[in-house]
Amino acid sequence: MAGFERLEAQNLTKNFNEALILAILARGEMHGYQIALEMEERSGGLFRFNHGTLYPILHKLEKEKTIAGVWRPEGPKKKRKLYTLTRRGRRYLDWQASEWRRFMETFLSIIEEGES
Amino acid sequence: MAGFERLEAQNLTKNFNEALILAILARGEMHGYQIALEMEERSGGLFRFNHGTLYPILHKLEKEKTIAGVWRPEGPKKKRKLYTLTRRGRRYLDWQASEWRRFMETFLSIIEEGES
DNA sequence: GCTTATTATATCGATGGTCGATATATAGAG
DNA sequence: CTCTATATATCGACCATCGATATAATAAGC
Repeated sequence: MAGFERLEAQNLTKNFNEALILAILARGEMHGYQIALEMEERSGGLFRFNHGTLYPILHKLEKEKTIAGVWRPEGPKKKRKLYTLTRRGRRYLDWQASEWRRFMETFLSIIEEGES
Repeated sequence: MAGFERLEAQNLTKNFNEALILAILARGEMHGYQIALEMEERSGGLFRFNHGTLYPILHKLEKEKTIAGVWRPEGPKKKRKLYTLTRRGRRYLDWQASEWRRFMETFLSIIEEGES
C-alpha cells in the first residue's frame, strides 16, 4: 500500500507499538497518559508503555501527520495535549491490521507445524 | 513457564526469529544455510534471514542448550555444522507457540476494534 | 496548611539486537 | 579455469526501546 513501510521482522516492535497507539486513538481524542492507561486496561495488563517509549512515538507520528496533536488548557495553568487520528492515520491503521493478519497467519502456520 | 523469558513488546523480533528457527529445526537436523533456504521457501519469501542475523542466533541458542550443533565432514575438506532441537528446545518451541497465540489474540482484538 | 500521591509531559544515556558488508573457502557447472 | 552457489563467521553502524531523571500542577489525606 502506498506510503507505508512494509511489515518486516526487523521492525516488528515499532509497527506493533504504532498500531496499538493508533487503534486506541481510533476511539476518539486522547492524551498520552490516557493512552497508556487505556492500553493497560484493554490488554488486561499484557501491553504496557514506558513513557520514555510512548512520547517519542507520539511525537514522531505527529510529525509525519499520522496523528494530530492540540494543546488544550485544563484549569488555570495546566494543559494537556490531545491527539486524534488523521485520515492518513486511519489508512495506516487499516493497512497495519491486514499486514499483521497476513504476517501472523504465515508465522503461526510455520510454528504449529513444528509444535509437538 | 519455567526458565523462559516472557514474550514482551520489547523482545518481539528476537522471540519471533528464535521461534521460527526452532520450528524449522523441529523437522529434523539441519545446517544454518539450509535453515535460511527452508525459511524463505516455507514462508513464501515473507521471512528471510540475513546470515549476519542467523548465525549469531544459532550460536546463542547452542550456548544455552536450546539446540545442539555437531560438525560433520562433507567430502575431504568441507564440513557443515548440523543442528538439532534439544529437549529444552522442544519445550521452548511449544511455549513460544502458546505465548504468540495469546499475544496476537489480544493484539488483534485491540486493532480490530479500531479498524474502520 | 502541609505532605504525599497522582496526573502529565518530556528528555537522555545505556543497552541490545539486527543489518549489511566483508572475509574466507569448498564444490559444482559450463 | 572461471563463475556461481554453497557454507560459516565476524564486525561496525545503526536505531529503537528501556529505565532513570526532571519538572510541574492538581487532588487527596490528615
